[in-house]
Amino acid sequence: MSKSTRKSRPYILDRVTPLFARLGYNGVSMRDLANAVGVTPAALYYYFKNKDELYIQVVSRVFEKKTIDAKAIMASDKEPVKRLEAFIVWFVRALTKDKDFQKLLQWVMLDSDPKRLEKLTKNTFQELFTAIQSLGESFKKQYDPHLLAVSIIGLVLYHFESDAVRKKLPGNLVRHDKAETIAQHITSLLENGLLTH
Amino acid sequence: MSKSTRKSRPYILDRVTPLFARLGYNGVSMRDLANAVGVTPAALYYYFKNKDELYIQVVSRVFEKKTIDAKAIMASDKEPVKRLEAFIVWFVRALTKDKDFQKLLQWVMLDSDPKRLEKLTKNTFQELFTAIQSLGESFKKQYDPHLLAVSIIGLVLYHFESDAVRKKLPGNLVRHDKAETIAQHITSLLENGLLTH
DNA sequence: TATAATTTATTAAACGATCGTTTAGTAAAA
DNA sequence: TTTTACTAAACGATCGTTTAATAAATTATA
Repeated sequence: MSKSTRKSRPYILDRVTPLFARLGYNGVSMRDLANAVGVTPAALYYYFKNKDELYIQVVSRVFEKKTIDAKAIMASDKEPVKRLEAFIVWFVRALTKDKDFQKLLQWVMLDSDPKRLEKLTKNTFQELFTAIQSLGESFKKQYDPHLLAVSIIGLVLYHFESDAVRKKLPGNLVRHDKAETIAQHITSLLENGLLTH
Repeated sequence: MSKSTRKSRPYILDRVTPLFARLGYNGVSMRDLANAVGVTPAALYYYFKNKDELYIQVVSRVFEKKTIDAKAIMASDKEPVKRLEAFIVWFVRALTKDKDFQKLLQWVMLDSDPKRLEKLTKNTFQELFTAIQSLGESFKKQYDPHLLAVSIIGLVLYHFESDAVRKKLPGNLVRHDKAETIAQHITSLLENGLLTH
């Protein structure tokens, strides 16, 4: 094992991300993470203060990268319906392509450490959520913007959160994993509802 | 500590459930669980083969209790719209009243152990999901029943999954935690959509 | 330009704490 | 007297983290 192949901070984060995404904070050890990087546990402490900081940087990094595009979509001057549709397509695609992103989103919402949750929320959700909320205000007044924002996010996200469970359930088909199919379903349901004809 | 206060299996499950719900399988130790019961770790092994079995019984038990009512609603002979509305009200109320139920639902979907996931899915989701799916078929043909079932569940569930995060975000109000408010919002959105007027 | 000094990146080894689980024993109940 | 329901103690493994040493890269000096 030569020492010549120096590891950079982003390199480490790249290697470590899938493990945190699949198994969560408590599901992986510093030794597991070090193994994935090809390095000794002590080396991780040269770059990061502790496991907590490493985890927070992993999540923040993934989310920052992802939400750049989303924020651009939300800031465009198209009409609200088009912006909503573009957002849904982006969100579904992002979740389809990057399973780490999707899983980390899930883990964050279950985080039981208040301090860590505080940091993660501010670093990640804040901006995007606010944008979705104000988009929601463009539609009918009858819908509370906060509840509407949560509904829209949940409607998209749950198709991916339920992934592992859903595959063991009856009625599951290949097309249910295709980004276009999911996006089209959600858009149609959200715009028209169940009872219009 | 007298040995005279015998602990029954359900008593243990009751005491242990909130810990698993809050912290997840990897977040609690057998010692933590034993402490919550008021017993020695070894005593847990008298009742349960290992940590895995204890966890599976906790989850199965909570889900079985909860879904009895739901299955009754789904099996009634009311018209589909009324059945849907009744289901949403039930689901929102169940999640509001029983945080353990809600959290365990979340943990199950992140479970990375294939065998455990297999058991949990069959024990818990199977029946209810099928019922929702066939309810979905009563509505417009344009919606794929599988996707629709996932959408309905996600629409409800995410209002609770996002709870901890949402509370740190702008626009959050007290009424957003009230079961009636949430149920009414979801029902209206699901039935009418965003664009009808 | 060659070499010495310093800084950077890493390892091997160990720290005490805690993990899931087992064993051997025993008080209480049947 | 046998069975049931536990406890106290220990098992080896693994946990997050620290320490001391050192190879490699960089910078300073000659």
